[in-house]
Amino acid sequence: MAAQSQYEELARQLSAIGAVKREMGRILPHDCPPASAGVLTLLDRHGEMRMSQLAELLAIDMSVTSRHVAHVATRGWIERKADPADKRSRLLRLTPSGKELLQELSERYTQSLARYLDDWSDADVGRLNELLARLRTSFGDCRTRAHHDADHDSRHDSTTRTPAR
Amino acid sequence: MAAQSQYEELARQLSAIGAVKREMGRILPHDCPPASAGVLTLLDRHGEMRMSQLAELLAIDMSVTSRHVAHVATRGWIERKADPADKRSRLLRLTPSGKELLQELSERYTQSLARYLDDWSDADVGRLNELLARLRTSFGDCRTRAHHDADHDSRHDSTTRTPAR
DNA sequence: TATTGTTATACTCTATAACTATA
DNA sequence: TATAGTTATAGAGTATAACAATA
Repeated sequence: MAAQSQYEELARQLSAIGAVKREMGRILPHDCPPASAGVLTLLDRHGEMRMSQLAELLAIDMSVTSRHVAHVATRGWIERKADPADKRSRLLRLTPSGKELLQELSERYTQSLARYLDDWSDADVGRLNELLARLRTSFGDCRTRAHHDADHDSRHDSTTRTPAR
Repeated sequence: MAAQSQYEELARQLSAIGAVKREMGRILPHDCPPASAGVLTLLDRHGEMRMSQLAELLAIDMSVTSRHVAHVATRGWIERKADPADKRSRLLRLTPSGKELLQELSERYTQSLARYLDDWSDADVGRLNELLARLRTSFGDCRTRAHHDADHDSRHDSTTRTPAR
């Protein structure tokens, strides 16, 4: 357990870190917004997967995921093929063109960060990465829990009232 | 200098940390979006200030700052009075009502974080806070620099061409 | 002429709800 | 009846540009 002032400070830091995210986003190509880069990175790290798995990894709603995926698919960076085991499902996979783009993005990120963080040691960056990963883990299942809470209302369907049409 | 893989990982962590920010935002009252909380927190920490100073601290454009400030002013959480030294300027200050709200926000943040981070030591949270603060500092003057770059065009004004209207 | 702040417009990201198609 | 994914709509956040008032 940490002191209250530490928690307040963390809330402030989290609220302010958006500026860094925005600055990093500015180095991306014009037709590749940050959300697209996130989709490509996850598909590269975890390999072929379904929409629902990707939404889980992105920690955003599947409706939003669907639009991001459509964006990168339109540009030929990923492939969507039907899942033979479940025709409702679509399997997502990076294309060679998508891998090329990722290579380009990696170079841009690295160049930009190397400039901003030139006085950071490898260990410092590593510690920050570890703590951020741990922070995400600590918040990890909050989305899942929220969904279960919202499901309470499904009991309404068991009544005999006329559907709203 | 850190290794390239560390930079790629940091880019990934920053892109994913938004989920934590969103989760924290959900605990706020309905008429107090995260941006409003940010405004109030900074006015509490730094005291009375002008719009332009607040925009600098928020690291967002003054046009955006103006809208956030209007939101909290409408609700009586801050006061805007004319600057006697410069009538273009407006001085911003927390009201007692705003301080009350901040107290409420602090309790909500603390309660929520204490639950999510119950296995974090005080030292862990402190280290994360330090590294995030340092990260923001390392990116610190990027906005300022960008503005100066954009100012190149002001040289046009020294020519004798007819104004665009 | 330059600066402070406001407003109008557009774009990105997200959530909720309604919908289609499969299971 | 439930689940996978899509689309429509709404809301929050930000940036750029045009504008008003003052310096």
